[in-house]
Amino acid sequence: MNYWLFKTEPDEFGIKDLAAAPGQTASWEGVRNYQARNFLRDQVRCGDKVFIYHSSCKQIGIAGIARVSREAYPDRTQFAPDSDYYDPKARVDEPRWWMVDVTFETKFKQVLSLDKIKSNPSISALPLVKKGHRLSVMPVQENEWQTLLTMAQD
DNA sequence: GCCAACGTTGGC
DNA sequence: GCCAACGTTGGC
Repeated sequence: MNYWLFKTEPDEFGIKDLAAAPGQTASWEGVRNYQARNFLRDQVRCGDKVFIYHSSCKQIGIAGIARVSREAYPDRTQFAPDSDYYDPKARVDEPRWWMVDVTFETKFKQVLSLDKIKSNPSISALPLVKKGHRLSVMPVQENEWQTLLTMAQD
């Protein structure tokens, strides 16, 4: 099993929205970065655990946990002209963008803030805390996961 | 809303 | 294939 961190803007779709979704499950659509896409398509597997990270908002940080409940399938929004994520170059027989389904597991009592995450030297390798990071889907090492989980539960 | 950092695009 | 211009991300 692998661990991941997915970024989202809670004004658009946050941990609360996931918890309130039908079956507490939602498709993780709209990833439009090739490196993130490759992770989603090639390495994210059913049962993997995912930190849900809130960006561009009041409380920046990890808000909770989800698990992957369906592996990569074509992101439907790339074919939808009225979607913000529409990609005119994508072809149905050769999808460019992929998504997975995630299912809610846990919402932390309080968001584990980016400040706290940055202040812990044992997770300095996480792409999230690197300068200019822009990856919206990134792997988390098992020891990093455990450390972050412990911090979130304090 | 600013702006630094980064990814993508497209002319050459 | 280089690289300048442009658009986007995301913390502040």
